[in-house]
Amino acid sequence: MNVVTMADSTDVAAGGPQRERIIAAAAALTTRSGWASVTMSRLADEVGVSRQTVYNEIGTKPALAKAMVHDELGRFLSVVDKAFDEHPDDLIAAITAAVRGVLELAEGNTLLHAIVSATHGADTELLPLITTHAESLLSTAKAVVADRMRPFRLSFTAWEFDAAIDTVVRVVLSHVMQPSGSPEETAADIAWIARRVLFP
Amino acid sequence: MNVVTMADSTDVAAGGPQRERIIAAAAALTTRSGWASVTMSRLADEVGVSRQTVYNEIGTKPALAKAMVHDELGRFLSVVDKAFDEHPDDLIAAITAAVRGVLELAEGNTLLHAIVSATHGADTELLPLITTHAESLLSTAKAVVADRMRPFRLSFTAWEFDAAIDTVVRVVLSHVMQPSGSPEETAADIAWIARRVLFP
DNA sequence: TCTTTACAAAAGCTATGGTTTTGTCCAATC
DNA sequence: GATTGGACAAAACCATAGCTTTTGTAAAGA
Repeated sequence: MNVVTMADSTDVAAGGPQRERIIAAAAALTTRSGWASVTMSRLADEVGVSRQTVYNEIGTKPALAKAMVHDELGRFLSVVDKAFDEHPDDLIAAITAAVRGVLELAEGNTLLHAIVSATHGADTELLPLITTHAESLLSTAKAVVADRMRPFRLSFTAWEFDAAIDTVVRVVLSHVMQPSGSPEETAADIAWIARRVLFP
Repeated sequence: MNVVTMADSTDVAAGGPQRERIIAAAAALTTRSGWASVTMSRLADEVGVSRQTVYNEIGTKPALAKAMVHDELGRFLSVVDKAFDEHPDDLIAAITAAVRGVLELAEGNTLLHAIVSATHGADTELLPLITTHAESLLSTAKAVVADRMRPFRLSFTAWEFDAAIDTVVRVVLSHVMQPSGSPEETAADIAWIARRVLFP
């Protein structure tokens, strides 16, 4: 069991196996026709389940929004996990791969693009969840990165460790929403910073 | 002449002396009753000027939004300038002071809060300008920081220099929108990172 | 230079009524 | 035990129409 599903299992609304399918359908609907057009009925139809089940599994519509974002975040954190799995004894290589993977995923992520490029009305309701009210997103991501970096037994104080992780997570998130170069370039930039910070 | 007004003077829509007062009034109106309630007439009345002058000085309403954000950014960059002026031969001290000043200004900035906490309709039109479509904001800020760091004659390649500045600007912006600690704490965290990166 | 006035097109508001959606409850069912 | 379908009130949304405001541009005047 990887760290992402572990994070899921600690959620209050862990829910049954339907939950994932519902969230996936919500994401598909959102990318196809916008968040405003996602209704609980349409969602239930899409999944082939009753509307009540959607409410049982997910809850309210704001909760659906959170669940969608959290689920998508899980996909990004899986990439991070994989990168760390593939470089178990080279932290900088792991970070480089993780950042590149995350930014590549962001490039092709249709849900992310639907959220970021929404400009009108209710479609923009998702944007704050990944920008101005992203504390849960940040803390989840930071927890995952911290868990993967801890085994490297860096000689840092707790707050130095936290500061480094907070920074890398925020910078990557910033590039996810607003890339300035190719994933490779940005990953190299961030990896250079990381090397300087972690191995001075 | 400081670097902020220099940046203004290079703008296409530099405009006359009225411009500043109009933008200030727009910011006041926005914080008082929301961006949706800002009309060109109300704005003209507030400043005691004709509506046409507003159009001459500013242009369209999206341009007004950009001008407001850019103007507010200028206030933040003034703080950065001041911090660097006050620590002409201690880069880390300058960075610490700059970050702390920027985050303190953010804490008390009513316009920023109005933008960030807007959730309904037209009031949210300003949010993308500082989150998902902030490329001009980012490049302006990066230019200022680069100009102030250059005199320290760090021995970096051009892209190392750019990467460091890109990172610090993005991280600070992230904390402006979504603080996780006090300005002092965050400034200390970022300054620690900066020291590691700049003086390994 | 700034203001006034004028103008068309677009967007917004008011009010109405009808429809959809939300969120919850519960009995029935597989 | 989970899922369903029906029922329900409250809220949100939609369409229509007419009216008002706002936008953005233009030209003439102080």
